[in-house]
Amino acid sequence: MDEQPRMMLSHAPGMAAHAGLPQHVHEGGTVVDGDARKQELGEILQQIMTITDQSLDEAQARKHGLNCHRMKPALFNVLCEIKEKTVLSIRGAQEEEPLDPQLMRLDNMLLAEGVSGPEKGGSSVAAAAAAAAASGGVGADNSAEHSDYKAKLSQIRQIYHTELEKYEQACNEFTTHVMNLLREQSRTRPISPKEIERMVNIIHRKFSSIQMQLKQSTCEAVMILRSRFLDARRKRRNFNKQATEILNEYFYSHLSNPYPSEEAKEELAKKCAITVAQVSNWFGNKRIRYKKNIGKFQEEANMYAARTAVSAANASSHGSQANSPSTPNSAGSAASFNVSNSGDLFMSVHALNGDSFQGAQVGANVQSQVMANGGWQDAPTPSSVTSPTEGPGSVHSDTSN
DNA sequence: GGGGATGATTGGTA
DNA sequence: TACCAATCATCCCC
Repeated sequence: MDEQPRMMLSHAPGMAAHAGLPQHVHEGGTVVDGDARKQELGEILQQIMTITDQSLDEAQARKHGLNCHRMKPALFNVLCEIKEKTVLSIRGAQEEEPLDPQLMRLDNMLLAEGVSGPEKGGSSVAAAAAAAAASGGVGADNSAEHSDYKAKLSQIRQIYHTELEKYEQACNEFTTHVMNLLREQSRTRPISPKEIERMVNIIHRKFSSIQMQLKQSTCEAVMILRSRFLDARRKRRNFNKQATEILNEYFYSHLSNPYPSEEAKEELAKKCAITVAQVSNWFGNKRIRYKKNIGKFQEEANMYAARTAVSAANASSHGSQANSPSTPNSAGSAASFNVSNSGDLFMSVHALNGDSFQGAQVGANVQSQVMANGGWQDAPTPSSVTSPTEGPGSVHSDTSN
């Protein structure tokens, strides 16, 4: 232990070249003087080494003694030099770090959600509106939901900024405190400005990791909020009556082949103010549920068949001007699908031409038609179904009288 | 609140 | 990739 300070001194690079200490050694002239000085330096280093073992008062007194020592500036400069050459050169290379991609993602997301950056009308709110509209929801209570969403988002934004401000303040305070401490310590131990700067960077990194946690939890909160407000499944809305009528009308007027083409789906979607995917869902559900329980849908089928028939009759009685395709719509319905060449119309015409219109009779036809089609088993792919004339329904078309 | 209705989702199939 | 079948989650009427 006693040897350590001496070893440090003797091995210290640049010691001999230093302006302060070597002069003392050389000026001394004799070996005895040199030994005495070495011993003196050893004692000083020894005191420095053991200063932490002493009580605060003792240490303060010793510190004062060391500060006033005539060898102190020379020793201090040498230690600075050694430290500069060894420690900082090793660590210097590790300081530059690339931007954290995770942090960048979080920042982008917070910006996109309108949590960070300038406050805006809310693209998310617009997205919520679009999603709600797409899910077939009527606009009546959408505005209430949006304002609720907006309020909650603004709450998250407020909390985020408050916490961020707190973190920044704490970071600045802590940095200032550490810098002051290091500046004060730099009077008694070698601390270069570069080292202080490095320490500040370390503190900033630590605080930015806390900030990242804040950003992460804010993102999570926004995600939860979004899913709660925008999850179509949670916020399922029944289609409005008119939309259901339009869809049913198409379904029953194309009962032999209820597979609307992409164009028909788009048209239906437009008319019903829903998405094409919702139209597909609806037809998928309808086909399955109809097939599973035809009896249950009999009445409905009859009703729509009758409507179609009435529309067809009206169209023909108004003079089949230029043999224009009829539009078998229900009165008041917005649907205007061209089914004049649809084989499904057979049942309507059949019903009309019969002496007495019997719903059950039409229903029976509907059922037999589906059954004849093997429950749509042989239905062509939807994309190829543009005209159901070739469908099984057309087989019955000449049986109308 | 219960239960049927209904829109959406998911996994499998051709 | 569209469709089917089963299932889920919600709506809505009683």
